[in-house]
Amino acid sequence: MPVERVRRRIPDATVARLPIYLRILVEQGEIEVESISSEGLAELAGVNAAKVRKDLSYLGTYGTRGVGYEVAFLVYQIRRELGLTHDWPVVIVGAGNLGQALAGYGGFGERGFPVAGVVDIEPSKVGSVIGGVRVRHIDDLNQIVQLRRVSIGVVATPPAAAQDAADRLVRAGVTSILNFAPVVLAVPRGISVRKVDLAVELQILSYYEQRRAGSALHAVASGDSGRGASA
Amino acid sequence: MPVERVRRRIPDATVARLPIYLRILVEQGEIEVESISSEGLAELAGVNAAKVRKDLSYLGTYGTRGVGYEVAFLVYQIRRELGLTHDWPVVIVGAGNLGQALAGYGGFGERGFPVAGVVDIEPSKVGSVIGGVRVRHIDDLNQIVQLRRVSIGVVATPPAAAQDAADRLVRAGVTSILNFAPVVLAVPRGISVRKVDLAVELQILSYYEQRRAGSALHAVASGDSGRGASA
DNA sequence: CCCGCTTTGTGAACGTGTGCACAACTGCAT
DNA sequence: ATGCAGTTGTGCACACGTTCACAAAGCGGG
Repeated sequence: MPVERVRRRIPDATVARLPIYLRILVEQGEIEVESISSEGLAELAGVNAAKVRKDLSYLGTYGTRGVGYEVAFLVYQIRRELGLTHDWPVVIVGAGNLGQALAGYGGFGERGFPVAGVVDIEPSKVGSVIGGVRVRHIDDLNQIVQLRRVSIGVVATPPAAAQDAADRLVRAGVTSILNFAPVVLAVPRGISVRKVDLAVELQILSYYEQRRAGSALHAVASGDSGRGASA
Repeated sequence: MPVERVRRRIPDATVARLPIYLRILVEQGEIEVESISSEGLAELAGVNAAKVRKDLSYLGTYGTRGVGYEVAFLVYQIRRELGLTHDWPVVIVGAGNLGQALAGYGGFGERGFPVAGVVDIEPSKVGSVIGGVRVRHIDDLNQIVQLRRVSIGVVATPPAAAQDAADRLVRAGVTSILNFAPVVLAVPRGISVRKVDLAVELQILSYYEQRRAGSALHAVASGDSGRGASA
């Protein structure tokens, strides 16, 4: 008896959209919506309905023709697929401006990513409490990671310290890193890294902004690689 | 006499990488590197050398065969293409945790995106000074945008207030928005929106993390849609 | 029980992005 | 001059992602 078929690989592009669908479905659930069509979900997510259906079809055949998708059930399935059936404690490296904001931002814990610890290399920062968590020295990283079973680390250090932070995280046993420093991290194979770079985002906006200004003659470049939506 | 040929459209994927190349090239320039090969740049950017060459070829034919690219010249060309020849003042809506961190983070101004203002709807927040900028009331948004010629707005409000913030920004004349709220913004055609959603990033990491744990038998899923690098 | 309406799931066409492989070209040494 | 080593720029093939379009399937009314 096949306990649980090995799940077929879900395309990266779909994986990146599932969290969006999930958030919307949870919101819909909260306002008592019990069922939703691909068209309705697409509208709320700012994407094409066919894309929604194809994305959801990678999870399995969970819709009902002529009716749509049952919100609660779909929430459950997406959660399961994304591995959100349990919490993923995260450890934040760097207690500067950004690190503090991240630790203080309650949204993390609520969404299943409680802050297991914040560490900094600077002794002067150690001991202060932010977001209900005491800042500890980076030498305690291993202990935090192993004791709290942390597998996700957040790099919120200045650029120059980012690679070192990543190295320490990997050595401590972390296997996924969310990097806020404007640096390309080198990590061993098998470690996932995602990067959030504010300056890069602004520069991309700058490109389309400048292009719009440049092309003058009406031809409005709707080109926008991000999640643009229109009203 | 063609003053300046209308630039051919640069693929979105390339636009998203140019800022990375730019940062690396600037860094190389600072340590006196005068020339770099596509291979060298690719190494530092964590991408394929052919991709670097193709990306750069969209800007024009700026390399020298057998030699490589002149760093200073390439920096200039990428800056020009991205519209970074002048500053782009930004206005931040929302003086909460994140808004404060963003305003206080010096990296913005340094990289050509000075904070022209921070606004909040909450009177109690108005008046405080963060990152050298005094928080003003959101009713002053139009004034700030028009006076300082702001075309980029940053939404750093709670989710429930994000759409209203975006509406106000658009009404004030902003044409590009960087959205940190976990909400799909509806904006008129022609307005660029880019989204940064921390929870989404973590959930994507969660997927690959969970998948790794699930597939047990060696088969290490190197699948990682972000900018993963290996050492 | 059957019919018509609705909506899913997916095959197929199309578009975008990636990477290889190599001709074209440069600069240097002889 | 000529040859050689190095590196770019790009044609081509392939992979990935998006969208259309429609058959298959469920639902409700008469």
